[in-house]
Amino acid sequence: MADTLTATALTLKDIAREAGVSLATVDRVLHNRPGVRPDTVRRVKAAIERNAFQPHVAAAELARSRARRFAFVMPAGPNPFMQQIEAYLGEMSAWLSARRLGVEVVATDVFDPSVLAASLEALSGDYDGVAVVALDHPGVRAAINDLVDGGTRVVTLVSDVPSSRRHHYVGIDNIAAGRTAGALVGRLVGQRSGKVAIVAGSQGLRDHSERIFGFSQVMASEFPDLSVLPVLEGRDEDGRSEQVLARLLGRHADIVGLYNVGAGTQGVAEALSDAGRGKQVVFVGHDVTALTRRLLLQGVMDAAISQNPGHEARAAVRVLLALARGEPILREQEKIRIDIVMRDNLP
Amino acid sequence: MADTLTATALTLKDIAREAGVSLATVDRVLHNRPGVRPDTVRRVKAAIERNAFQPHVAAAELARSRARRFAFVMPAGPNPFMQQIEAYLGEMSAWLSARRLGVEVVATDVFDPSVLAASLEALSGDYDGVAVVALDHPGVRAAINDLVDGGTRVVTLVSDVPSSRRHHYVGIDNIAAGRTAGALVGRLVGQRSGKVAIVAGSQGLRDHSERIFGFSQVMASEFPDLSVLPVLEGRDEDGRSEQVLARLLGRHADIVGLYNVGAGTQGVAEALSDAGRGKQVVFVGHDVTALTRRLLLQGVMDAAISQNPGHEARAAVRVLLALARGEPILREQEKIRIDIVMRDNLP
DNA sequence: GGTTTTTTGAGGTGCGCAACTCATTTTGAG
DNA sequence: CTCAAAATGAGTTGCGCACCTCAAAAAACC
Repeated sequence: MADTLTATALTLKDIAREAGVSLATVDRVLHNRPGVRPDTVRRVKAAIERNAFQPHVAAAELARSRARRFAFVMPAGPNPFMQQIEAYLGEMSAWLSARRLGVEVVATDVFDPSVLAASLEALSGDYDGVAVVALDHPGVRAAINDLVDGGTRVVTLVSDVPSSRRHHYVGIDNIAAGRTAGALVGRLVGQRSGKVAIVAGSQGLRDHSERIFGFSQVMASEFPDLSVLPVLEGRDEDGRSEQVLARLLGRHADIVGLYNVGAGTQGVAEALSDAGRGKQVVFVGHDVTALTRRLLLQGVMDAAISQNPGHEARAAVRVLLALARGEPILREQEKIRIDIVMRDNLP
Repeated sequence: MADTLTATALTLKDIAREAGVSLATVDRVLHNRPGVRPDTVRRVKAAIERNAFQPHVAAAELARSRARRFAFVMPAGPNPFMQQIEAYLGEMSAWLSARRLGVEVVATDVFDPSVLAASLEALSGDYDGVAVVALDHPGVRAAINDLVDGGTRVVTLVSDVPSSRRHHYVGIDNIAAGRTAGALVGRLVGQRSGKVAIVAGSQGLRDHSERIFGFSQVMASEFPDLSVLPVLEGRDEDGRSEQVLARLLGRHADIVGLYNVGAGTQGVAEALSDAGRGKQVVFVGHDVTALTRRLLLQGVMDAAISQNPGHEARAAVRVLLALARGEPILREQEKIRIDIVMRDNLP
């Protein structure tokens, strides 16, 4: 009837008795302090295992005294998605201070590898953990590895550097996101055949190129009636995006689908509206912002692929905290999902 | 450049000095203990406000000594979705025991109001918090209110009792879920016109009837070319669902869409396949299970509306804990989203 | 005024652990 | 066997708070 999910509450003293050693030795083992014979280490660890002992986090946290400090290295400039992440960090402030956690946001130019690498190096030693929106570049990779070697916990945020030794990546699988966008465009276009346009910031950005890859993959394999036009580059700017798309719409009357890979959504929407084809073209883009929300409600956009910025902010903090405490990470909880947002499930 | 998000770490002693009172009085105010003049209460609270003071949760937790106990009242029987929730609670066991939290699952017949009410009453006093998959019925409402009056924190899980005084509801907006399903069916059907079938467990279940309501709303207002057939009741059982749907498919050759509101998915899928119409009919259902995952990959199902069971399990625990501690709830974090799951964004 | 009642102060104890010191025992090398 | 090095024991302190007691002061009452 009633099924209990937790172990009984032992303490370190119990473990010491079980292992036949003193508290001091258990403490040495628990914190990897030197001066314990391998055999003794084994005995202590066995006692811990045997009893499924979990140190009381509250007691551990209290005894540490020192507050933990985390740094969030984020792009400077008016990127709405990044601003949302910062806003959600701000909403956590009561939660953070009740746990004596200090979170600082460091703005930098994440698109210049050397600047980003320098910003990371500058953090060395001052923080228990660092979350970084990282550019995948050898210099950045080296900076991340240096931090890790110095004992700092590092998670990459939104954009990953898989080749580094970062402890964790908090963000979505961008290939799958592109595939999802492709499936949506294809399915929503329906029986019609025609052309599909892609507007990206730049194909040099890892996340953008991965999304395009996934998108194209699905289009080729599952929607043979739709042909994908060459990728337009709008540099995530409204003006340029509008301009290049307007030109394309003028040249092709049979465009039935549009995938906007990055930002510049305002410009894309205007080009569509100005051409009077807002309702005929299936338009799928990314992220839920004030703008995309409006476009979805108006029916100009048909779906938005979204990664929940609040979730990303909180997951990054929780992962850094778990790493610092030596706690296991709840992978399922920290995994960022690819949300499909349409008018009726707008959050 | 670097923006700090946390306040400095004051202690209760600092607050006492600021307010010109003793530690004992601050403690009395903080815990609503009697014997403090209203004016003094005001002075203490002002000092707390002024300094944005947050008690150190770790210290508070440690000093309490007593472990907190939560009960999860869940339906007995082989409901896969509920089993997933229980499984995710199990995955949290290390997290829970590191915080000295006891979570117990109480299985009961949630479909019989008097049995459910009795199960709830039986918990009175033994738990700090209760999460319950609740039937919306006067007897259940009274039982919930009794628990609340007795000082137990109560959250409703998956299925709400809005008229009760429960502290929180962890689950989705089922009307919006139905609307989302409707929009998906309508959009995925595309240009075709025809009939749309609905299979539900029972229209007596609040969540099912709300989903049907939302679904019908969208169909009527946005897809006039599609006509909705009367709701079939399959009692969430495979056999019966298959039977009633097979009959309907036989009578109507022009069914282009199908919405399965509850469980019984296996039966629904078989009826479709047996009629040889698995690929022609747009099929939208609920929840990501081993079965729906396979059906999505096979292309039999086109989309699943999902509420993340892991998220629900963790959110319920976190909300109960926050309520018990008197911490604020991170509403954004605990809100359960309506996930649209298609083949390419399967979690 | 005196008396009762209410309010406040002062202090102690312990929660479980981290982090340390210093003495003592054990071990291994020569 | 001797002596230094390594390993271990025993103990202390303090983190910030909850929870308690008892005495003293202040306010309210007759």
